[in-house]
Amino acid sequence: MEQTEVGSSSSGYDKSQVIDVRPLRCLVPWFPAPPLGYQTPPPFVYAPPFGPFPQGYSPFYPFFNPSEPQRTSEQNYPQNNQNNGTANQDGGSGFGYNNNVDNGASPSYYTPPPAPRYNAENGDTTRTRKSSSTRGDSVVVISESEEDGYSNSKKRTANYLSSMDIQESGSSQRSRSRPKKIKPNPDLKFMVPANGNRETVNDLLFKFDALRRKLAQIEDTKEVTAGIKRADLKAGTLMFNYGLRTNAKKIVGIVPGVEIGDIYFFRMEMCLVGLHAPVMAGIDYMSLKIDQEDETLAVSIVSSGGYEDDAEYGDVLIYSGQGGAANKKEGKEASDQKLERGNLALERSLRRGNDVRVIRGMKDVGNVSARIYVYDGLYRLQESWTEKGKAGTNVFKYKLVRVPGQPEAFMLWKSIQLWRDNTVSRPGVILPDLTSGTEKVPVCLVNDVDAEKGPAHFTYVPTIKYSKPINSMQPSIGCNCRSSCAPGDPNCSCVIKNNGDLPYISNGVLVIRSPFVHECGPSCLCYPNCKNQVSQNGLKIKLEVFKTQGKGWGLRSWDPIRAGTFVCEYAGQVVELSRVDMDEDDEYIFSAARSFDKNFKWNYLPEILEEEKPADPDESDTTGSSCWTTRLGQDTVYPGLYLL
DNA sequence: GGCGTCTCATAGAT
DNA sequence: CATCTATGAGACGC
Repeated sequence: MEQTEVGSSSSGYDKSQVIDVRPLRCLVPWFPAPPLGYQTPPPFVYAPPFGPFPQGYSPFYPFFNPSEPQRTSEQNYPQNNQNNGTANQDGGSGFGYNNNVDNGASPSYYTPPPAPRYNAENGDTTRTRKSSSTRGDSVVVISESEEDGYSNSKKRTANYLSSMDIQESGSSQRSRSRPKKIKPNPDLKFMVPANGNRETVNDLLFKFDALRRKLAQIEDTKEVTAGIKRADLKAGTLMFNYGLRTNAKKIVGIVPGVEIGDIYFFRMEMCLVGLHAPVMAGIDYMSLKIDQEDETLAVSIVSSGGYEDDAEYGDVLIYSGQGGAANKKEGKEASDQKLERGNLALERSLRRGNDVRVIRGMKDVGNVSARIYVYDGLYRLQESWTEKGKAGTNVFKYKLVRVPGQPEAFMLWKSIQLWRDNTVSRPGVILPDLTSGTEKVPVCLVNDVDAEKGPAHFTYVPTIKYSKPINSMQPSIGCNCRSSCAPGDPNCSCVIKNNGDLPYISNGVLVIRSPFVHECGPSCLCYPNCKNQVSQNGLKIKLEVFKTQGKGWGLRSWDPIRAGTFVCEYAGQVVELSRVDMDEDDEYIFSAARSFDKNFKWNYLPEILEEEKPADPDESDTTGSSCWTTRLGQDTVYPGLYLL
């Protein structure tokens, strides 16, 4: 790389470090909750360009403080009221971690951190919890049979029939010819704490998505075009089979390591971390013994938005029961829903008054056909009824009310939607598009903090500007592909430069970090819609420059940004190090030459796929590009920022 | 405890 | 943008 080394600025903060940039998965604290009564808060991702950062804040942009403080779940809740006197008025046993939580009439809310799921010292595998009620003491026993603190998978050899086995045995049944699965390697063991914590959860989600992208890339390489590719399910299955999961034991209430506001992109992710176990079903429930009786209780629901009442407020949810749907394939017509399974569990939870986790699914507005799921915290059932559905059959309806005192999550996303739709005017907008149309997506300039009208002396440049021409790059020749470049094509020079693969999966997400990403460019003969063109298509996500609270100007985004997403070009005016006036405290000068952090985690679990672990690209190249350098087909090189 | 059957709702393709 | 469909963990029953 010939970019000029600028070095650390005189502010003393070493900006040459690129830290472990992780997917933005949580909207707290990047979306600080609005003060009470403030109707149109600025619900944006908060990412100041440099530290120090306030307690509990950690930006996702690669200019940040390595020692980000770890928030704990407890910090999310006011702990001012432990209200030990009140029992549930419905006579319920007060099941859950809140032995004596009041019935919701009081706005105060307290949830202590969950008790340990096992006792490592004495091997006690059964937890007995006493809870009082108006009817006198009752004992809730949750049977826990984990022998140790780790969840190792039970090997499910039966699931690994070859396609031939299925053909031989499955003629009489409703057989689905499933593709051959990858057999787990019995010698491979991963130790994942059975009771999750923040780090475990984040690590699992990180691994899942890395694996998922790798599997999608492999799937893209296969020549067969038929069939639906579900790399998310495949990645999940693999992780399950290797015991890469946590909180496998169902629990009511808070799931250790999962925080309100956490974002999920796939249902499978919620299974892996124990937030919601069923891959498909919207209601998760558990069976247990209360007072010697078998009881079934709902523990979590996923609200997909399809049935939601339009008039709902953020803390009220009308949820439909499951079952009774028509199924053309199996010739089933719509029928009345039955009070069984999830429906029964919700009914029982209404009686018991236990907390139910709610995950709100919604369309990702900036990304058509994609969905996101936001964990919206704990709700309680308030009432239930049946009504006629569209097909004229009976459908159960459940009204859930959000437990007060929890940080905002779903409502913040709702308010972003209002801003997108322009139904709510925004305060503090200085420029609707500071790029003046240079980018395809407007980049707003806002200040909702004070009266400053914008960062002084700045001109927006969409690309990198060198003070001297650089001619170090070898002239490159474009590929001769006729339509779209195909991975594994030995005749495509662009694919060969990328080690035989396309660096992106079909939705334009980067599969794996690499010092160079070689994209097709103007000298290639392939169509402009070739999948190997992403960063040169410019900004896609919604960004804006905003005034921070006391830390100058920063950048934030409205979008839930998936790992591997191209964010923007790392653009600006290149200044030679010798010409930087060290006495001038210009905090907007950053080093263009960066190194990968040695601890940067990139692990798509090659062992699982029985691959050789790829060589670490930064081992020998400590002065490589900071960000992912994109090389276009025609001698154009520029550094791009990807969220990884 | 083991095995087979059934239930669920997507995520991606068309 | 609507419609189609392959898909897997868990519950449940024997």
